Amino acid sequence: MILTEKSKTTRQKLLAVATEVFVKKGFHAAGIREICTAAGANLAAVNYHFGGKMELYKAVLSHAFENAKPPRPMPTLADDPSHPQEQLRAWIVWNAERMLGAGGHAVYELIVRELQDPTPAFDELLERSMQPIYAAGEDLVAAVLDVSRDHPFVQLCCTSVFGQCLIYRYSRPLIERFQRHASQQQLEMIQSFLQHDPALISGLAEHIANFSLAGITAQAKHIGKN
Amino acid sequence: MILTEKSKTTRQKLLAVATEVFVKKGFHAAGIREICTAAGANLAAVNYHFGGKMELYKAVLSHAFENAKPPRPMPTLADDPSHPQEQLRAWIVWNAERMLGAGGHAVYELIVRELQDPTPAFDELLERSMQPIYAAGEDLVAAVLDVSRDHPFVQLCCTSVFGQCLIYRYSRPLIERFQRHASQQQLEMIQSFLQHDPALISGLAEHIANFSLAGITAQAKHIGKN
DNA sequence: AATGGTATGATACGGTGGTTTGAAACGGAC
DNA sequence: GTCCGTTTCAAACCACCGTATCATACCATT
Repeated sequence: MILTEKSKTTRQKLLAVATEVFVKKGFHAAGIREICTAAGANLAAVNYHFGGKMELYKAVLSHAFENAKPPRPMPTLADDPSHPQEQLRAWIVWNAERMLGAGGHAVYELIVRELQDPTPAFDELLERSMQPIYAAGEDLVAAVLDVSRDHPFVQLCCTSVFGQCLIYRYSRPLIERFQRHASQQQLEMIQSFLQHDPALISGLAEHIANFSLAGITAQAKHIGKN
Repeated sequence: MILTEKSKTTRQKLLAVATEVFVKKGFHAAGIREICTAAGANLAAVNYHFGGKMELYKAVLSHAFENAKPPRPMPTLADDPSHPQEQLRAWIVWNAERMLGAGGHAVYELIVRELQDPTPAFDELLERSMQPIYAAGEDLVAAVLDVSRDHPFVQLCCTSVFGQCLIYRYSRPLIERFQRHASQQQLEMIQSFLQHDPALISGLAEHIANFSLAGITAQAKHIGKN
């Protein structure tokens, strides 16, 4: 299929709108009629340009993944093997900012959707976008605790880190509602977070890093043998 | 509507099956036909006994909430105001075991579903089932950090605790897949967790408590003024 | 201007899912 | 046994969704 200028813009519009809708409602609940009308395109456009709803979805996933390329490279243990703790902190901050940050990081919204209702595209998405990050985290935690990557504590700690990040992506309605009875200061905090305030994102990332580093280093006491 | 014995059992069967299906597939993806056939009831049974799909769902939520009554009471600050740290640990363990535990705690599965696609029943469910627990956690964290409940750190820490718990409820596919490249030992761990091994649940709760207590107490260093 | 691949448009098809209907079966009260 | 409210049943209705169809409009090339 050769793409002229005009077809490109409809395709792109479709892709952009579909990303929004899929993020907001999930794969099943999103309707191609809704997507097409919002994109100012005809109902048949999806089938014409992509071949079907699932193909459109996969295109959205790929596109979102491409746009999620990080502005700065991920810190790894290899960057500075002699200071694992500093590297771990850098990795946590990098990861948290990436997951909580605005703009182009629709991958995480989509992943979070997939977590509940996996589509056939789930495995590849996870493998490409999160597995490498997770593996780097494992290395760093293992280095800090001075145990092998297979040690149960490594998994537990990494999951704890990801859990703290994901809840902000996953449970915004919850956080929002719990803050109802909270102070004005907190409400403003949440509001600006919902608008992707970069400073607040950094603050959250810092908190998660502080919290997690303390949690992880504390595990050392509980490692008897091994 | 007067309920005879027979109607009660069909109603209950419907309720039980519907709980399973709603937990497994979510509100929208669950089908009345599926529920009815699984319950050995006629297609019209749902509308007759409950008045519609949404009403059935609300009944499921209420029923699940009733069944989620904890075996032991929630630890609070009021139980032992002079040892907030021990009480906080007890609360974290209690909360984690409750959220991760098996049997009758379908509320959390349903809440986790609602987090992504809130139905009109969401607010009441959250208010009744989680808000009191969250508030108790805030009190304890505030006491340990010796700040007011309105301090931002309190919110952040509580969210960190809940995040660590919730990820095991909503990201099982993720955890499962990350362990694919893991050791046999870890795989067995995950397997038994997926089967609600009580010992493993306790272990997880212990980890979250250790991790979080260290994370929370470490916040004290970062509290300058206030 | 004519042409042929490309894109868009209106409409219809098959399937599914929730709801409705009206008749039949049940079960206690008299 | 008769009656009446309650419950079950099969079938149909209706709206929606993803897809397919086919005609029309576009547009560069000739």
